[in-house]
Amino acid sequence: MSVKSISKTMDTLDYFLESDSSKGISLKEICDHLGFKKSAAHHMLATICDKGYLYQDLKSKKYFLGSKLKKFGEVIDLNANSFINFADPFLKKINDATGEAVHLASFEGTKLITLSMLESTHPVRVDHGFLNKDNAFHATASGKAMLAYMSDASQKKILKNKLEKFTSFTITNAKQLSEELKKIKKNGFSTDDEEFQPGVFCVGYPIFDNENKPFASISCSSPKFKITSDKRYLDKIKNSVKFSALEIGKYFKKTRKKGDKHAA
Amino acid sequence: MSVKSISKTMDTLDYFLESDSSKGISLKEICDHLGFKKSAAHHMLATICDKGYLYQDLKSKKYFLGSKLKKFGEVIDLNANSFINFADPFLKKINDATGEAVHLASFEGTKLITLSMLESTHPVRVDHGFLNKDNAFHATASGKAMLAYMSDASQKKILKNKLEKFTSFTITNAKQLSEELKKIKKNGFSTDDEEFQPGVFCVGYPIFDNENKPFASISCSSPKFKITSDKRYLDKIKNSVKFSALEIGKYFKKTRKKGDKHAA
DNA sequence: CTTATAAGTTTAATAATATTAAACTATTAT
DNA sequence: ATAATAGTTTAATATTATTAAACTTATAAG
Repeated sequence: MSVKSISKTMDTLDYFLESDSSKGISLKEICDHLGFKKSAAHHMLATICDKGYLYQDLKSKKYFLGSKLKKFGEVIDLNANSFINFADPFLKKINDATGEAVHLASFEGTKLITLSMLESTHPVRVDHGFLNKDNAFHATASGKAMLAYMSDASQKKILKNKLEKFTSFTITNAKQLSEELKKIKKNGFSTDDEEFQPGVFCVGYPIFDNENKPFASISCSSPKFKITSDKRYLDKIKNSVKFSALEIGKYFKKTRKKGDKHAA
Repeated sequence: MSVKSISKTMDTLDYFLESDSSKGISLKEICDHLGFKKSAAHHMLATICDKGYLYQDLKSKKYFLGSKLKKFGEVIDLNANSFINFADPFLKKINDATGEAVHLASFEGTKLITLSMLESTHPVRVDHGFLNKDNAFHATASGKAMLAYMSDASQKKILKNKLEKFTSFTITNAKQLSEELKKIKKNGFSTDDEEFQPGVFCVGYPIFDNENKPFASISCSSPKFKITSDKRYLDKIKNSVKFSALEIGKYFKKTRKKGDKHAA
C-alpha cells in the first residue's frame, strides 16, 4: 500500500522537525530513534543529501536541514498565509474574551489540520496542540463543524475508515454520527463533549468559502467543569466563536471571485 | 549508490516547487513531466500524502503541497535568516554602486548554494540565478573564494569528483586549480573569467566566521566586455565587494561567541 | 441519455531494488 | 598506542517497488 523507503525518508525529515536539529543530527542518532540499520540509513541519507533536502557537514559528519526545504515555506506562504493572517485578529478576539485555547482548522484531503492556534491564558489549560491527522474529524468540534456541511461524497471519503475511539464519549457509530451532523446543521455550531480528550469541551463553527463550501473552522476548547458549573459560560463562548467565524468568512467575499480556486 | 524511490519522490516535490502548484497538479502531469508510470507514481504519491508532505483534493484529485512543508521553512529561518538579513543591505550597496548582479553564497556539505541574490539593473544583464550545485566550486568566483581558505581535507572532499568543464576557460586541471587557489589567498579575492558562463566575469570575496573559517562569500557578476573596455571598472567592483565582505564578516564578531556552531 | 474517452485506482506477478551483515576506514577517547 | 565508536562501502539476498492489465470513476461527445 505504501512505499517503505519513502515512508522512512519522511519519518527522518519529521525527526529533524521535532528535535532541535540546529546543531546537526548524527547517523547513529537517526538509527537509534527510528530503528534503522545504519547501512540502510546511510544509503537513504546519501540520496536525500544528493537532492539537497538535507546536507552533511564535512567535518562533524552530522546532518542538517537543507536550504531547499526553505523554499517550500515561501511557496506555501503565498497560498495560505493571507487567509491565516486575515483570521488571526478574530482568533485573538475569542482568546481575549474567554481566555481559552482557540484553534483555526482546515483539511488537506482527508486530514484534519491546524492552521493556527492560541493557547489558553488560564492556569488550568487545555491544549491539543497542532493537529495533522487522519481520522479525527468525527471526534473534534473543528472536524464536525466542517464535516456537517460537506457533500455526502466528501463525508464518505473522510469517514471511510473505522471511527477511532479516543475517549468513552467518542462517537464511533456511523448512524449516531450522522444524527449528530444533522443536529449541527440545525444548530449552526458543533460541540465536542469530551469526545477527543477527557475533561475537554469544545465549541466549533464552520467557515465557508466563496462557493459556500466549508473551507475551515474555528474551535474554542475549555475545561468541561467550567461549562457544567456555569451555564452562561457556554453561551459566552458560543457567541464569541460565532462572531469570529462569520467575520473570517468575509475573507472570501472580499478577496476572491466566485470560481477562484484556493488552497489551504 | 542512491535509493531510486527516494530520488523520484524528491524530483516530484521539486516539480511542485518549479511549476505553479497553487491550483494543484494531476497524476498525469507528474507522470508526463517526470517520465513515471502512473501506477508507480500513484503508489508514491499515496505514501507522500500519507505523511502529509502533499495532499490530494477530494474532488479534483489534484495534488497540493502539504502544510507540513511550511514548518521546515520556519525552523530553517531561525538558523540562517538572521545572517541573510544582516548581509542584505551590504549586498544592496554593491548593487547600488555597480548595478551588477550580486550573489551571497555558502555551502551545504559539498554543494555550493546561493543564499540570496540581487539582479543586475543594467539593460545588458548577467544572471546565473539561484545555484544549488555540486561540482561548481572550481568554476565560480563565489566557490573559489571559499575553497581557497578551506582546510586541505575540506578542499579534497569538495573536489573529489572530476572538475566539470562549463566553458573553454573552466579550470579542469587539479594542479592548475591549486595554483589558482594560492593566488587567491595572496590577492584576497577570487575571479571567474568566463569560467562558468561565457562572457561573464565575476569577482568574489570570502566571508569568515568566528573561527576564521570561510563560511560564505559574495560575488559580483558583470559582462566581460565592460571589464576589458574600462580598466577602472574592475577596481570599482573589487573595492565595493571587498568593503561589503568585510562588513558582513562582522556579523560573527557581533552575534556569536567563539565555539558557537552556526548553520547555513 | 447513452456511449466513448480519459484519468485515476487497484491488483498480483515479476523484475528490480533496498536491505543486510560483514568488512573496512576514519575518527575520537583512553 | 590501542581500543572503541561512528561512518562508509560492498556484494548477496530477501524484500519491495514496478509493471501491465483490469477496474472504477468522471467527464465529454454523440
